[in-house]
Amino acid sequence: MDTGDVFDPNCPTRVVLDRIGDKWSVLVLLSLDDGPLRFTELRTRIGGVTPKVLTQTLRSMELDGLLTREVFAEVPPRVEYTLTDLGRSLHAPLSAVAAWAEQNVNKILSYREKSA
Amino acid sequence: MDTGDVFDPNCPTRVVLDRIGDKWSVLVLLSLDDGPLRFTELRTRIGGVTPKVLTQTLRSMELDGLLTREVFAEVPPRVEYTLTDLGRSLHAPLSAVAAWAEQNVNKILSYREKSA
DNA sequence: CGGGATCCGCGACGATACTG
DNA sequence: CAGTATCGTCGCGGATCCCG
Repeated sequence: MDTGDVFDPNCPTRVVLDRIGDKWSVLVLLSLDDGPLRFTELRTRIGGVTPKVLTQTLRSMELDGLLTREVFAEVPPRVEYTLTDLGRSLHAPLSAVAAWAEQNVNKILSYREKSA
Repeated sequence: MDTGDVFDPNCPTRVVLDRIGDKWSVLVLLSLDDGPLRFTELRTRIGGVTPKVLTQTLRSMELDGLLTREVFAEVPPRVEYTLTDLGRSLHAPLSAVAAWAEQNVNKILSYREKSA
């Protein structure tokens, strides 16, 4: 057995939850599933993210092997971000969560208001 | 259609991602899927969480209608936490992510070490 | 047993300005 | 276009102690 156990605090499985906990990683991954995107395209598609934070997110995802960064030596410069196989394999579980979110957010909000 | 859009920064769908981003919510939800648990049982099952943070997590999940808190007027006191239907419905997508995490964490870690 | 109260560090995140 | 640099804050989460 070479899998992790999310309930073991010493198990690095937690790092995955940390990634998902990352505010923007999920949105980046969902965005890139349709195909490679450039930096600004990502910025536009994902509302409310600053360049610095988007860069940080992309860099760490690159280090984790979830996506690749390809620079084209052109003028003006062009950089494309592409999901790896690993990144793509994460899309299915994440989109399930996203779908749940879109369907159930109203319930959650109504619960919150009830207790207000 | 009355669903949200995760890519809209003004859409409250983001609150769901924030919940999932919460370090402990996911683990609490996965733990409770087997049935109700008491406070200390949760603490034990989820390693590394302090009482304060666990309380905070449980309270906010209660406000969101994901679980219920039931106090038994006994000595010693007993408090049970139970998932609501809404909470249970979130289990399926989350366990998919957890399964992915357990299977792929090694790949991620090896990627990280390569770039070290 | 199941918390509440308090203090606090630290890192994520943001705003703004600038550059190859 | 695709970032980097700098600065600031903000609140999550941890540590510790205490209580009904």
